[in-house]
Amino acid sequence: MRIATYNVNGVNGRLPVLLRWLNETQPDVACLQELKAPDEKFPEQAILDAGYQAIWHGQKSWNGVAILSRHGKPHEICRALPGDPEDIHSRYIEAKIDGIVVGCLYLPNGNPAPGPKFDYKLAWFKRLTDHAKELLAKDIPVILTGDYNVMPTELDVYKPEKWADDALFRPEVRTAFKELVALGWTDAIRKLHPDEKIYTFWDYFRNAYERNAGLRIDHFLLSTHIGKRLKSCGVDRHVRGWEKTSDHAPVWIELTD
DNA sequence: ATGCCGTGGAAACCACGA
Repeated sequence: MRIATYNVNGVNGRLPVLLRWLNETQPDVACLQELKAPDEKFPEQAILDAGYQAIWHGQKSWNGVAILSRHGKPHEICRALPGDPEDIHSRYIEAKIDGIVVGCLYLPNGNPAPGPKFDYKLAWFKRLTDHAKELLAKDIPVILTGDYNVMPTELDVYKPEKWADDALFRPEVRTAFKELVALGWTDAIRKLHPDEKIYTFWDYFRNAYERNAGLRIDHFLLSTHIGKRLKSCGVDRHVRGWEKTSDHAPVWIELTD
């Protein structure tokens, strides 16, 4: 079973790229972030035609998350991260697929830091950690995947010293990520590739992709049951080189059945 | 050293992204 995550950076603007990638790699489940479209503008028919049933939580212009499945419609559990009814950003959607709880998330960017946006990022992280605790307590198979907007270690940044004060790399968020993982999650990429330089994002500027000036910010966290089933994982790096592509590349894991 | 590019939406610019 192959599960993927992809920050598409505009689901309609990137539709040809998304469909080409789905057709080429045929993931069983695909989690999408940054739809940048309201619910009614989600390209449901094109995705159905590609062989996927989907649930989504959109928003005009910003954010937006979706879960696609080739094996029946994802059974939606919730479409917001618990803990703040005032938070109207569409950044989380969770569903059960094939007995696995899949949480698809788009963690706030947080820049500029410090400031209100950074505070929101830390608050959101806290809610995610609280929710992750509750999921682990249920002792069921869970995958929390998406754009975490965090480089966990220096290995995950092309030039760590340049990013020291950035909201994606500040000590507070690295600590938050470390504490989340320490609850009992497995960072899939780092479990199978502990020492490799692996990136999931390259800026549009300065030929970042060509220079491999990248960041690893899209992650798969696996609960114990799923961690044992992890067969392989990787980044569909070449997708970042396509025309009219997102600044992120898709990340995937392969599980034993 | 830097939103230098790119998206969406509204309005021929702005907010936002990492």
